Amino acid sequence: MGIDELDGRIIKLLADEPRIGVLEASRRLGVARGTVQARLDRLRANGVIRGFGPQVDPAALGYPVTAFATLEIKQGQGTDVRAYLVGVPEVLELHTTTGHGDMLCRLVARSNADLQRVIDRVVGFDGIVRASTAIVMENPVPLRIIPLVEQAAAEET
Amino acid sequence: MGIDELDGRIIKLLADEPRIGVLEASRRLGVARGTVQARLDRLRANGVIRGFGPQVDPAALGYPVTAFATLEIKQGQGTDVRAYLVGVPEVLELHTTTGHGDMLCRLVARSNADLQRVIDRVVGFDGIVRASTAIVMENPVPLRIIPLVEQAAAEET
DNA sequence: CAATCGCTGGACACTATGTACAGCGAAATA
DNA sequence: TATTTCGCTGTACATAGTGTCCAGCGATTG
Repeated sequence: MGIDELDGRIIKLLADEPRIGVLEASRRLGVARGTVQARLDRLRANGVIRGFGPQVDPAALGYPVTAFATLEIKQGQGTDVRAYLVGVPEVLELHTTTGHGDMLCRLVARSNADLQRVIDRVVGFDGIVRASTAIVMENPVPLRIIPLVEQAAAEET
Repeated sequence: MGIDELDGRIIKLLADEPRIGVLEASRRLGVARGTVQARLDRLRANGVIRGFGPQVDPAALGYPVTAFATLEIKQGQGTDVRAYLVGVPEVLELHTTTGHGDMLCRLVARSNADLQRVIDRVVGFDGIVRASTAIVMENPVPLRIIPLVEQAAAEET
């Protein structure tokens, strides 16, 4: 378990320049191609690397507004709420958290006005007692993982 | 602006099976290779597809605990707080939200005990007045984009 | 000391990529 | 209606990368 320094460099390199292949990566890192290939296979097998899917920007799709909604759920309605929210495309993410039947979900919308529609659709569901929404104004740190990868790689001495 | 139905199918296919190349994708979709290539170039140029970087699972790196912290910031300290939190690897994401100098950040930690250390490190900074943390217990909907892509593609006449 | 493991460097057949170009049909424009 | 533009098709070719295998070697482990 865990990753070493070379694993970290591989991940960082692929994060910076995803288009380069295994061969080019091995050249940049100064190791044999087989090594990079084996490391990548192992990282994928260990679940460290989930995949290389396209990273899609909701804003470019026409959904520039992001919000986080905290939902309070009626006792015993958790399963229903989950199943309902899975069916709402604007719900990008849903977590259950500590607290009194609370959930936290990430929403996107076409505009602030459209956000009202989305929230109504979310909150309109029966099992949801109350919702409080925080609209995102700025995103100083977009979702990132590299600093954590570097820390994990450094600790692996 | 926006994406059409073929764009949507390309994105979905690449999300499902990122390892296939342009040629194989064109075969699966029943279009010419040049078409897929041109579409992908355009999607990247439009910013719809940000890239194809590796998706790393923090849990597999040894950080299985996720939490969301709402931070209340001292007036005028926003910039300092941002700069500080950028330097904390366990801060995966940071947003400023509507409300009284509020920020929302996503944290990970090695354990619940370790989360205390992370929170202390975050909250220990001077510009932060108060913090309330919600620990994630379940993640019924992991970060996803495909349903939104499909909706955007379908709405495109 | 022997065995194991990961890395190296080379080899092979196969496949994909980048790029170009002519043809064609649909949609926009004159 | 005639013309231009645009995106898709199908093809071609040189270059490069991939998947896979293998022998050798040094370091770590038993």
